[in-house]
Amino acid sequence: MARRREVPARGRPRSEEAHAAILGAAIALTREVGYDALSIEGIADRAGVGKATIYRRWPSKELVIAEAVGGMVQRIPVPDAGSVRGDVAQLMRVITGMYRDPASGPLLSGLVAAMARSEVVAEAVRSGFNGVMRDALRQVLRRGIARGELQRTTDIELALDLLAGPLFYRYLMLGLPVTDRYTNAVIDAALHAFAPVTRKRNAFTDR
Amino acid sequence: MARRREVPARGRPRSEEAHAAILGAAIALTREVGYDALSIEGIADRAGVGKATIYRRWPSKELVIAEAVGGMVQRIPVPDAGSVRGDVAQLMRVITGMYRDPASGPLLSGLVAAMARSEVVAEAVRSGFNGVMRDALRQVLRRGIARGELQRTTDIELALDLLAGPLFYRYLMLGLPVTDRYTNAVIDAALHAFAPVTRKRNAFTDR
Amino acid sequence: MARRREVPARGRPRSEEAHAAILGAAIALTREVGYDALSIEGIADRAGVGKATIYRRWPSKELVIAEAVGGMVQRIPVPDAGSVRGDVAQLMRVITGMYRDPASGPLLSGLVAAMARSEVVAEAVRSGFNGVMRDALRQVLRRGIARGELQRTTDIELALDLLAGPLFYRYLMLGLPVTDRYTNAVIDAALHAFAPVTRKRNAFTDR
Amino acid sequence: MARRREVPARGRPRSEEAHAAILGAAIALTREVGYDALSIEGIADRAGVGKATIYRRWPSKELVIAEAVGGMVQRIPVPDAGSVRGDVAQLMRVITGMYRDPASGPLLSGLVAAMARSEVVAEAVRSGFNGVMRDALRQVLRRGIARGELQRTTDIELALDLLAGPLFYRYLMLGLPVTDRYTNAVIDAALHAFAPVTRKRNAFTDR
DNA sequence: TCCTAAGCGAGACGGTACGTCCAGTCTTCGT
DNA sequence: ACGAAGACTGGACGTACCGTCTCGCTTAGGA
Repeated sequence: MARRREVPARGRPRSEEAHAAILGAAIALTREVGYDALSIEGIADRAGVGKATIYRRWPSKELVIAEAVGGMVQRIPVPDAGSVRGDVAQLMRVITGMYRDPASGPLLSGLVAAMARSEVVAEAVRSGFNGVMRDALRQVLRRGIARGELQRTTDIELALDLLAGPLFYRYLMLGLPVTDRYTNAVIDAALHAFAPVTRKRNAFTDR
Repeated sequence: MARRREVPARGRPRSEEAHAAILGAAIALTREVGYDALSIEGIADRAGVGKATIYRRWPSKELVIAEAVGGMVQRIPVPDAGSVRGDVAQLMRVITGMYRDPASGPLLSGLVAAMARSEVVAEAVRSGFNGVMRDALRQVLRRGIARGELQRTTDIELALDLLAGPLFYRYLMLGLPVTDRYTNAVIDAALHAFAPVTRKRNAFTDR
Repeated sequence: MARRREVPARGRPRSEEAHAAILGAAIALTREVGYDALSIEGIADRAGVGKATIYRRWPSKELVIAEAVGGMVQRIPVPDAGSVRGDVAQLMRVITGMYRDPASGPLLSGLVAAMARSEVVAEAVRSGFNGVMRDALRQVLRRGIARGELQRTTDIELALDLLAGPLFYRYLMLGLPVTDRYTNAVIDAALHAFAPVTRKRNAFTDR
Repeated sequence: MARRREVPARGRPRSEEAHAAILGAAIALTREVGYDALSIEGIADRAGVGKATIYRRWPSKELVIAEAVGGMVQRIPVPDAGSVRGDVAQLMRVITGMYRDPASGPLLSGLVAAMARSEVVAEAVRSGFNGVMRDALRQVLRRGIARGELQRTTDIELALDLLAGPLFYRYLMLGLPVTDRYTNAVIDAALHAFAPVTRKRNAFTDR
């Protein structure tokens, strides 16, 4: 709070307007021409801003987008309706929505490429939407374990990967739509994998 | 069916040497400078080839890489050692190796971005390594169902996604290494999800 | 004359058709796109001929054009109507016509550039249209001297330059049309310069 | 009239250094490799300048050269030593020098070709060296007429062509050196053509 | 009637330069 | 001191031709 104005603040302060205009232009252009045809030059022109003004704030195009997209992540209220299945499904619907939204889905492939290039971008994305969702799902799974709906030995991180991985893979590699029906099938399979042993103890010994 | 030579083939034929040199240079440069610093100009120089010779064969940098990487895909002998678990594990070790190989793993993020841009690239990649592995795994799973090791109602495509998705997601999104231990955990969870349940006690006699 | 057929001439003879097609295409393309946008590739395409067929015959684009244009030079009958003025005027009208003809005038600037680059081209052009006209004018001037219409000391080569130079300069440097009226004025001035001294002996002593 | 700074001039101003370096490199390279082997790429490299910096200033290679050469044109002091012959000779020596100078003569053929292609280049060249010389000669001739050294009816433009044309033609078409001796012969002939004739015996009193 | 040699259209080859675009930096003036 | 404007060097883009080099195919004369 005391950060600003500790120093008497000389010169013209940074324009909030410019900041917002840049993020807006970045989002708009990404939608229009795609992540790869996006250029700092283009964003600057569209935002009515000098290129240097962008470079002053972000070291790379990827971080501009990372912030622009990050601004879209709302706080996710962690559901607690009594059953893992229901709570997980509620959170997964948010993820499904992200894949379906033309404003966020198509950004994903570019972000993945940017993450591979830059650890800074990678961290931004990992702790952004991805981290928020994982945190929420983690809590829900933990409650499930506590309630006995999942095995006590459940590897939670693995479970998160089994929930999130197939959607991510289907979208980016297979190029197929991520529907609610598909997401539900993934949830069923993933939770089944960690369901308490007793219920199907003899699955193998039966052989 | 006589695919080649339907047309009499006029003019000087394309050089096999140049073709190979280009793919080789592409692989080498990708290892050295990374996918993003890769340029057609650089590949041409390294291969000792004119730029036009590259453009004559491939419409985009991505397709050059797609073919170069695709050339690495060997025919996968579909294992048949009597158990789903063993056969799946054998195939998954190949995938794990791909993520670990510095010649192929780091290409992935770029290819994903390229796929999003170009349907041609997308198809090339999908039917390349990815398709080959899915085909092999599909056969193995089918045999597992036939043997009663998996439920008769198993959604094979979903199972494939549960096997492949977590690795893909872990590598690209989480930026974590894909170890054999992790892969085995994924295999166990995924197969467990589709293992015959106790309620259907007599998995074989029920048939 | 014995030049050809000293060696028995083996293999397929060169095609007269191709030869003519090339020259024709060269002329046509020069008219359409201009001398500078002219390319061997373009000529070959237009003539329906392989590039090598052109290179087999001419070492450079300039020589193709030189031959194509040279083929347009007819034998000039040297006029002899009794007066230098009349005979010179008749020949100069041919030159004027060359500047006016859209098939030859616009070639000139390109040929001038080509001459500067290649002595072979230079010789071809100098001994072509230019040489033919100079030869004819030379004879006419010589007869004029013999008849006493021009000074006995007349430097004929200089006189030829005074006749040809202004037109060449006006066309290429000033970019102005070379009209008959202009040509006549040049003829008058040039011949006046070499008219017998007696008629104006006192021009300076009169002062 | 205040040509510059009508508009407040925003952004970084163009570098005078770069400008000069480009023109210098153009001249140097022309001398070294010739007009035809000259390339924008080469000039940029030599000048230590980006290609765009050249394209920002000139639309074509020819105009670069035109300006570089034009920069060599000094103001010509119009001589006034009392006689047309002397004044004309003094100016013509400058022209002769231009043809002889290895830095300007060999450029001529390329400029002529460039003029034919581009009216912009044509105007630049015409109003450059050529225009300056013609203006000076025009004044000298006018004074000669006023003094009675030339006929009152002299067509000055024609006279200029008779002076300049033969040298231009001899250099470009005949490929012969333009010597002082030759130039003097041209001057004599051209002035002789417009010298007052004996028939108008009293050139002055007749006025 | 074959054989040898050269010419043919076609088009790929290694190169060079084109003119454009953008990256990331720098320099000016105005706020 | 910041902002916009825009010039700066640098380098890759994809295209067009250069002049050369295979291809498979005529088209001739001589064996």
